[in-house]
Amino acid sequence: MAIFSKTCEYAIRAVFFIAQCSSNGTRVGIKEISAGIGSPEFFLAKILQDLSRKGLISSIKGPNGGFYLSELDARRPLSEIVEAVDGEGLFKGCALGLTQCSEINPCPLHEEFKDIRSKIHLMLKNTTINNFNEELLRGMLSLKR
Amino acid sequence: MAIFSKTCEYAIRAVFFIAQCSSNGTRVGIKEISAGIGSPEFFLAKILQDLSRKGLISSIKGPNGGFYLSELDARRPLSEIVEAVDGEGLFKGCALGLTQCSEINPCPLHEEFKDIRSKIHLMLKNTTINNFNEELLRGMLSLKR
DNA sequence: ATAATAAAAGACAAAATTATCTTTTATTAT
DNA sequence: ATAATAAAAGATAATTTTGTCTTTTATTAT
Repeated sequence: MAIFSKTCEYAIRAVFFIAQCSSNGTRVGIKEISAGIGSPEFFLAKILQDLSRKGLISSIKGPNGGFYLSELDARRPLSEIVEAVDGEGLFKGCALGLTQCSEINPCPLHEEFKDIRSKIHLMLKNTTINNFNEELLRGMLSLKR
Repeated sequence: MAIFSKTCEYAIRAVFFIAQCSSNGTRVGIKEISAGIGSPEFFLAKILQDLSRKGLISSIKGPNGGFYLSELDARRPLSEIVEAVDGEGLFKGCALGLTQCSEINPCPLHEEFKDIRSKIHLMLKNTTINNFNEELLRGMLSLKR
């Protein structure tokens, strides 16, 4: 199994792509985004609609419309995207799926995963959506295939 | 999303449970295992059949039969169970699902996930199936609910 | 006002995961 | 040998995830 759901993979790649386009104030359409990250167009549309409804990205309908990120949106930590799409299961909860797992009633892997989870969470909290803009624009990083 | 698939969660909890029972040479039936870890009986049966076919756990049919772990089985690292069930996606591959992601063609999160992945892998490689037997038998760790 | 554009929303479908039940096969005890 | 036991295997179904297509709504340019 992968770390993120397919939905979340597309979401992250898409917000990186939109951030890139937004850095010069341009809006970008769903066709260009899905082509740019190599995702199914209509599926990604659903995902972005959801992120838009949740206020994590912005969009405008009609000619010259499209998706974009406000200054604030672009500076949000990636963890908010992940949490909005995949929930907090990666950061919290029990690795073995036990609802009652806790400090006082731990599963065998409770201690060992505590560190790992917090590392993942911290990393995603410290990474903003616009973090890679320059490198993406320079073509040093890939979002496709 | 959770770290492991439901299938893998059940698999891990089950092998811990079997290890416990096997520590005194006893075999244990699917009914007792599924009751012991709180999993759907027939679904777990499928999972254990698969692990058995792959040679990771042992079983004997008929009266007094059941599942058990050989000395060798019990000392295997948890990573082998995880890999057998969920594949190596948690340890290798691209976090953003890019097939072409690599050192020379990295996705934005390539560097940041390298460390995390290896940490997860290392932890699961250093944790053996019988690692928690004593604590489980003493009731200090939970596998249920 | 009207036509064109692009996201939003709705409906539907394929595929994968999770779950359940039945039949078969191997083993043991009698 | 026979009956009882328990895993293996097979078949089917529910649910979730992933993916596709169509219709509606909002916005812009003419």
